[in-house]
This record gives sequence, structure tokens and C-alpha cells, in this order.
Amino acid sequence: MAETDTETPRERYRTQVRAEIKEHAREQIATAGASALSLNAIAKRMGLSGPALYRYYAGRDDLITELVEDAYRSLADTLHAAAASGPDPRALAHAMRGWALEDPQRYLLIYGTPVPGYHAPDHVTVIANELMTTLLDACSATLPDGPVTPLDTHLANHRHWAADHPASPAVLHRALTFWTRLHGVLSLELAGHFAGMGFDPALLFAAELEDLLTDGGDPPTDHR
Amino acid sequence: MAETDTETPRERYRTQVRAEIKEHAREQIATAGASALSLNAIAKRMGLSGPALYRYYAGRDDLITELVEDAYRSLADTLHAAAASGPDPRALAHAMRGWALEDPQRYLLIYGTPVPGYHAPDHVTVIANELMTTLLDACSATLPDGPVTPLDTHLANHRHWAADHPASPAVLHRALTFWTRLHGVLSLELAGHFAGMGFDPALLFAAELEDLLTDGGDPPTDHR
DNA sequence: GCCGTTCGTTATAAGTTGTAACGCTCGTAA
DNA sequence: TTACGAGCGTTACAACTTATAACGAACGGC
Repeated sequence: MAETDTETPRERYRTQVRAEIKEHAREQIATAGASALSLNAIAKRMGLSGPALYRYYAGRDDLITELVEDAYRSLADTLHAAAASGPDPRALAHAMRGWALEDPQRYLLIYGTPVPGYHAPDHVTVIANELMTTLLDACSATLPDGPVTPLDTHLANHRHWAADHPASPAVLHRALTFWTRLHGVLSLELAGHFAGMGFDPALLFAAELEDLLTDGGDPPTDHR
Repeated sequence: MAETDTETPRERYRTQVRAEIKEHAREQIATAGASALSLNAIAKRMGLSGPALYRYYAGRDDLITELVEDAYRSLADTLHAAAASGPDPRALAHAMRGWALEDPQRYLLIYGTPVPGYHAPDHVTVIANELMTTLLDACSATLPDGPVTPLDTHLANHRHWAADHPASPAVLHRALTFWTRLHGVLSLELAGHFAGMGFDPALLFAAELEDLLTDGGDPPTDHR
């Protein structure tokens, strides 16, 4: 940030108002979901009239896209910080769960129901790749590398998504299951599907995590 | 009136129009997502004007609720049929994936991002319980019952959701992981998060399924 | 101090959900 | 067969929404 002195007052004001708009949008999404986000409501809450917001965001989609990008950025930073604290993937997993529970709608903004026509801009995919990299790093540490499964050989030939990462196919496989299993528990918990069941989702999450970390030593017999 | 074994013409017409409305709604949701569902658009497509639909559905929420209920019913029937074909949970899993891929938005209508304020009516929870029962049945078949994990003991004390099902805590645990792991792969696939990665989601799904079925014999050493 | 960019405003268009009031139609019952 | 009434579809309206256009005012760089 060496060149912040070149910021004109106009630019400073603009970025501040944009931040304030996003703040209200976040609050609104957290309480009523992304589908209920209303530019008009935000404007009224900020003391100005509807069309004024279009000076700052091209439209509803533009605002939501930036919120998605911020969410990705926040998750990437959180996981990166957790991974930096040590080589144990447990820290990463618990950081992920904590981040998700902190604001469920923010997690669902990334991993929830997508709009069929929508395509994420490049910024987002870049951060998603960064996320994948920290996950691969964490999964590279602890692994005895058991026998090769059919999926492993397939991933060896389709590692486009981890092109520049020096990870074995088994690590790719491990990272994917790490992702999908934790997301499986987490998304169902956040969506409220465990609500009436009575058990503690944290224990299910912990059990899945332990299974992920201990299961590597003795892979399943590949009969088929 | 007392013995209306045959419905009146009015009732027949009514149910037919309701079905036609739902048909258009399904199509619309499948292509543009549930958030883009418009009663007005449906009405125009059916050749009648907006408010006419309110004779058949109290509102947008009412229509969506019935679509959710239908989706649950369809999934429950599909899984029940698959489970009836044999004791192998593989059939159930592949039936689930096939059902989801057949209409992704329908799957996401059930398991996708929920609206914070919304509470599902009793019909839905009843079908959800039915779903859980067939899953528990399928998981009861093949299981060597390894050592008891912390989650197992917790589930033994919190089996409210499977009160009338004679399943061991290990089976409850197995059913939950069956659900969460398959949903983890499936939901990420349907949401398009595997899109740019290049590998085949079907293989990841199959690998998770095989791991679920073979991992039971040698449970992880519970160190901690 | 001027002048132009930027901002916020009101007005407007085209949508949406949902209610109200008015006829028409059709089935039922006498 | 006729008459009645429930149900259906209509238009009109209210209260929203997103989004654009045009106007005026304020603010900052020069």
C-alpha cells in the first residue's frame, strides 16, 4: 500500500460508500438469505433513494458477485492462516467449520444452490484455486500412500485443476474426499437438515474428520 | 356428497389445472432455478392472466412447498424401489445419484440453500423420516459392527430421529455417513464446483461409495 | 474562482406478488 | 327444464422490486 497517498477524496468517499453498501447487504443476506437482498431496502437504510446505489454497483448481480468474491477471499485467508499454524489438517477443518457457522448464509453463498445461467468471473476461480492449493498442501503432509485405486489413476490423468502442485494422485484423491466429506456434513447442518434429529453435528463432523485422517493407513480392499 | 367415490367435474378440472401449473413450474425451475419462479410467467404461458393462479395456489410459497413435497415423494419412492431390488446399498446410492442428475434443481430444491425463515410443513418431515427409514434398512444389512466410537455412544443417547427403527448405534452412524458423504460429492457436482477440474465426478462418487461399504470391516484406531 | 466530474435526486418503464370487485359459466339440485 | 349458487377468470389496483433517464447541486482539481 505504498501508493495510497495518491487517493483522491472522491475515491476515498466512493470506496467507503461501497463498503457501507456491502455491510448492509451482508447483514441483510445473513438474516433473510441472498434471494431476499433488496437494493431499495439498503438505500433506504442508508438514508438515500433507490437509484443512488447504481452509482456504486451496476446492479444486484454486481453486488452479489462482489459479496461472493469477498466470501471466497475470507475463507481462503481463514484456511491459509489455519494451515500456517501447523501441518495438522484438523486445524484447517475446524477453521472451515468455524468460518461456516459464523455466517451460514455466507458459506451457502459460495457452496449453496447456484443460479443456472450464472458464470463466476475469473477473480473467483483464482481464489478457488488458491483454496485448493492450501488444501492440497495440508493433505500432502500426512499420508502413507496406500495402493492405487481406480480413481487415483483417473486423477493422475486429469490433474488439470492441480497442474502446478507437486502432489501424488493419492494426495489429490485425499484432498477431494477431505473437501466433499466435510462439505457434506457442513452443508446439511447449515441447511437445517439435522435440526430435528437431536444429535450434535459437531460430533459427526469430528468423526468424519478423524476417519479421514486415520483411514489413510489401511485403504479398502479394491475388489471389483 | 356423502359418497363421492367419483370426483365431481369441478374437482377433476381443478386437480388437472393444478397439475398443469406444477408442470410449468417444474420446467421453469429446472431451467432458471427456484428463485426465478414467476407465477405471472406461468399464467401467461397457460393463456390466462396473473391473478387467476391464486384460485389454485395461495401464493408463490404455497406452490414451491408443494413442489418440494413432490420432490421428496419422488426421491423417497425412487430410493424405496431401489432398496427393494436387493440388500446392496450400492443400488440405493446409484438411484440417488441418477435421480439427482435427472433434474439437479429438483435435488437442490430439497437439499440446497434454505430460506432462513421458512419451516417445512409436517408432510415433508414425514417423508424425510420415511427416507431415513429406507436408508437405515439398507445400512442394517451389511455391517460387521466394529468397536464403538465416541459418536456411536452419542447416537445411542440421541436416536430420537430413528426411534422406532431397530438399528444399532453403529448402523445409525453408518447411515449418517452414507448420507453426508454421498450428498457431499453430489451437491458439489450439481453446483458445478467440479466443472473446470476435468475429472469425472462419477468416479469420485463411486470411490466414496466403495469406501463406505468396505471401510466398515476395519474401523479406524480411535487414538485421542 | 471557474469548470467539469461525480453524486443524488425525481420521473419513468417494466417487472413482480397479491387483493378486491365484478361477471360469466357451469354443475347441481329442485 | 329451469333456476340458483359455487367456482372461475377477468380487470383494476396497491405495494413492491430492478433499472434507466434526465436534471440539478455539490465538490474538487486546476
